[in-house]
Amino acid sequence: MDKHIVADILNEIGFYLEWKGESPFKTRAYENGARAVESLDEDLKTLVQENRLGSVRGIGKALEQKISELVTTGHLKYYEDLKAEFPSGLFELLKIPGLGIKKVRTLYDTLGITTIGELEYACRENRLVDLPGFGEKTQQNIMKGIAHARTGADRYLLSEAGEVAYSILKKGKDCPQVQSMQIAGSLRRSRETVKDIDILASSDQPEDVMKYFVSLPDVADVTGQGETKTSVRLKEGIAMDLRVVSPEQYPYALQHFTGSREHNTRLRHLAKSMDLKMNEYGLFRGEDEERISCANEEEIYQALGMSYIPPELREDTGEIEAALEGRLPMLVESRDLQGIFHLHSRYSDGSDTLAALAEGTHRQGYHYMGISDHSRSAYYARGLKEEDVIRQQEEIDKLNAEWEDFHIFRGIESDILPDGSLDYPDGFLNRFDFVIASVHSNFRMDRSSMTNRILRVLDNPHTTILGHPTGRLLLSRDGYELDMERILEKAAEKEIVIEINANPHRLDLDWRWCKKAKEMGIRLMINPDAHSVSEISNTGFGTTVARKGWCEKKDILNCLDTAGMKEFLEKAKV
DNA sequence: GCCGTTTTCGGCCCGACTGTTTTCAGTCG
Repeated sequence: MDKHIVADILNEIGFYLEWKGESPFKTRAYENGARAVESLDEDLKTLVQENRLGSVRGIGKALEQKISELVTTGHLKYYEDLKAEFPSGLFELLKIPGLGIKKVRTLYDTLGITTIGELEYACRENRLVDLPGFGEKTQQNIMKGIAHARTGADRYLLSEAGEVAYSILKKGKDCPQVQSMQIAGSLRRSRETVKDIDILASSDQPEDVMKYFVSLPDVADVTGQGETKTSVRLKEGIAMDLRVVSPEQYPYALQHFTGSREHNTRLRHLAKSMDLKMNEYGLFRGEDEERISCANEEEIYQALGMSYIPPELREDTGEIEAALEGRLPMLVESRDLQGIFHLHSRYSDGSDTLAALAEGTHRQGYHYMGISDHSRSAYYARGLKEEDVIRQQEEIDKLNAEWEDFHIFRGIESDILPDGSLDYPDGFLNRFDFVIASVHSNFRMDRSSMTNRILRVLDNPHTTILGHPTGRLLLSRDGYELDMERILEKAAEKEIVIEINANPHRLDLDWRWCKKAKEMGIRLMINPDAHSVSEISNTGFGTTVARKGWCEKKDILNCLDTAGMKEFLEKAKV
């Protein structure tokens, strides 16, 4: 049973307990437990098997027992008994924005509503307006919420949201009353998908700034407007919050609105233990709340006795402890990358020529690229037959002779066949400087078959890099079933490089696993999987994944210079 | 129900905004 389902069930239990009038702290414990499970960076099943669940913060004895039962048997009697006391559908109602437990309860007690369908019908019949705590506006907002829930678009790719956010930011900087402005929230932390856009501004005239914003042509609907905060839905469908604070509040607010919630909660606890109070307006000491003056985020973290934590790390996965002990990693940066692999040319399904890709890669400041078109079994992508490979390699050699300060490595993205073998005979595979092995077919194998399939390819001496290791497509397709721990162990043993595929739809390896891989001494590689010159810039998304995964320059293979890369590949071939 | 340099009891982060109220409960992040 996957952790998201477990987390959902814990949340649902919290909901029922609250309904039944249990202590709010008890219900919160279930919600905290759900969040803890959701943000696990280890396999839940493994944790259960090794009896280590209880060491996770937020999971105590009672939750450990319940989660274990759920994971090992697929059922939880406590949950099923509880659920049986309530009509089904009730919990789903919470997904409608504006509806919390109290309002759901009113809907049920007065109108007997238990499903979203019934709720919609009741709104149409205008039956919500007279309920206590409800009114005309509430009913309208619920209808809007139902309509938006129907579109199914509740999350957006980092790349999509980022593009929208930057365009808004650019326009916002034209507003004369704005002093500073920045993207905050999950977007600043480079989460792979985001729910909304948070923008923070400082100004002495907040009202003018907000007026300016709501009048932008990008705004479809204003969903909330107060003194310091305005919420809108943009034409693209995504929600955006704008917060405006005074210039001296700005650093604290930036820290606060960057989150994550879990990170901030821990910081506030820590602050409290130091007799400090922390909120979005400042850091205050003692009874009289004397403000501790901080000019930027660095100074806020310093005041809390720790080193500066970059936004990507603020997920409460150990960064606070590391910052307190001064052992945060020096995160890799885009400029550390010396070259990129995994580019597709017109030889297979790319849209640009080898020469154009080389030009484009060089123009973006890289010193080498590794071409890896699809292998022969990839019919859908015009995979290269042996004679195509030979032709392509002749062209690469010619280009390499022309370039002095740029090198093209000769590679292939070989399908991992269902039995775990590579897509060309051994003798032929020697022609390549490197081989990226990727799964492109038969996704639906069971967990153990898929794991064995990949383990086998990692044992193949021709395999250099494991490409997009889980095959996931964010927001549309889950990765295939896989025992990632075993894959990583094998990769560490065989010194196989693991790709961080930077295509914004993939971002695969996931940052949570990157951290693990790094700890196991595995080298990672940030590759754009570019099918055109314009997609080379996707590499930046991969760098943010590496940063979220605590990676330093030394962890990322393509931080090697050209000579270093040549040496590495030669050694890997032996 | 969880947690602990305030450890096995007694706490549990903090504030904005809406829409309904007539001083605030509910929801959200």
